[in-house]
This record gives sequence, C-alpha cells and structure tokens, in this order.
Amino acid sequence: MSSSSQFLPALGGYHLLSTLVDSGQAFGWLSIDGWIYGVIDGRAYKLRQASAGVEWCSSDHADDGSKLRAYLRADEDIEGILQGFPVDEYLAAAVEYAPGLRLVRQEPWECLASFLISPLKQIVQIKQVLHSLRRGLGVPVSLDGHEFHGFPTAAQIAAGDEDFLRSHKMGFRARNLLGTARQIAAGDIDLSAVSQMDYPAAVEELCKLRGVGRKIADCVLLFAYGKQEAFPIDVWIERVLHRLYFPRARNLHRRRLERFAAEYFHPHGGYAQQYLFHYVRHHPGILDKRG
DNA sequence: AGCCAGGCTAAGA
DNA sequence: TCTTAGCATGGC
Repeated sequence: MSSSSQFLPALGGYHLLSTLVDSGQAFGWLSIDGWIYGVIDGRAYKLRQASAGVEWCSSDHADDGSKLRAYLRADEDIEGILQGFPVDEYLAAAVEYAPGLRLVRQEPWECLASFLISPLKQIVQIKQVLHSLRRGLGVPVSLDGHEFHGFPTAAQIAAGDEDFLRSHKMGFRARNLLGTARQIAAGDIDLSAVSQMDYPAAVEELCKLRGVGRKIADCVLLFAYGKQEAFPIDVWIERVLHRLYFPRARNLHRRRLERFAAEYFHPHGGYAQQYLFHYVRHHPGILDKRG
C-alpha cells in the first residue's frame, strides 16, 4: 500500500518542525522517521521538509492537497507580515531565531478542545492527554502502517460522561470539555458562525463556552479562525511584555498589556505573539535581564 | 522534593 | 469592579 508523495511549492521558507511539532499552537503532529505525521479532517498526512517546499503524502489517494494548503496557510504573504512588524530588537531576534515559523489554520473544534485542556498543564502533557483521547474516541486512519486517529467530534464527547474524560488524565478540565462539547452538540453555540463575526463579537461568543476565557478564546481565534488581532497572553507572553517592554512598571494588569499589544503590534499581533512565544520558550534567559 | 505548567470559575471584598 | 482560593496531574 505505497502512495507516491507530492510536492507543495511556494513554501520554501517554511519550517515544519517549529510550526507543527514545537510551536504550542497545535498538539497532534508527531515526528516519526524524518517525517511529520498528523490528521486533518479525517485524513492522515505525512510531511517532510524539502529544499524548496514541502513534500507530502495523504492516506486518501484522491487527495488534491487543498485541505493541506489551507491548513498550512500556504498562500499567506509571510514576507509582507514580517516587513510590517514594528522595528524592535526582541522581535527581530525572534524572527532571526526561527524564520520559518508560521501560524496554521486548524479546525475550530479541535483547536478549541485542545486549549480547553491547556490550563495549568505543560505542552507535553496537553499532547499526551489529547493523544489519549484520540485513541479512545477518534476514528482510526492508517498511513505507512502507522495507525492514527481523527479528533473526536463534539457530539462524540458530549455523548460520554465526565468520568470517561477523567480517565484520560484531564482532571478538572474534564468538566469544561464536556460542558463545552454539550453546548456545541446542542446547537447552543455555532462554531461555523464565528468566522463571520468581527473580532470582539467572536471573543464574546466563544467566552460563553464552559471553561473558555479571554486567553483560550484568543488562541482559538488566532490558530483556527485566522483572526490576526488576537494576541493570546499566557504566563510566558505576560513575562515577555512585562520584562522587555515595561521593565520598571508595577501593577501591570492583563488589561493594560492587551491594550499595548493591540496598538504596538498592529496589525500583526498574532504573528508577533507567536514569534515571541517560540523565542522565549527557547531562550528563557532573556527574562533575567534587568531593566 | 518541590515548583510550576499556553487559565478559568466562583466567591468574597 | 477587583482579588483570590481552588482546581488535577505530572514533567523537570
């Protein structure tokens, strides 16, 4: 059952590993034998870095690659975005460190469910819980003799109970995932309608979901809906903004940081945040610098 | 061993 | 409106 690989051009600067495996925006991609494996919309894919693009292979032999292109945001003008960043030594260092880092466009439900697992968990643990959940509920799909699983739907999760979810080590987050899955399965909130909303309305809508606050809403709006105004402020980004941009400020509240980021990085807050996050996670020492 | 993790809810001031 | 305790689990 060998499938021939295909090639996505115009992705020369793309760095798959930092974008898919090591970025903290998506949690389902696995690095195996020099390829990166994952599932998009029920199809298994494997991807590999090539000199002038991305080599890929799908479990669906009739796959024309359009889903993958959309997921990778292959047509995005990354050069223009980087040019539009404010002149800033930290941002410049972050881009220089990982110039091939990109944002992707995930499926909204999977992204939302993933970040419902994120509070008070490390990224490695989030990945473990989500893979466990996939194996428990997801539809299997194989590629190269490896078995993967699609992400469980909201209806599938809503049909279960909290103890089942807790058996996948998600602790108190089980209540939130179950509650949100039920709101969506019941048609209480329509995730497909969120894409047409402007950013503030979308934030408000997502925050109606159980366990979703501003930070998780921003993650979903950025990583799944492509809303560039979204600037998720987690503990790391908060430290970065505080230490690097307001080294002597006291009583810096989340509200103040949100306002600063929205203005200063406009209109590319989402990308700026992603580069800064990736950079600080690999250079925590920059936070030691005293202002 | 002890600190901390891509936060949120709800209760109390 | 603003603060804060409590939350489950495990990597390092």
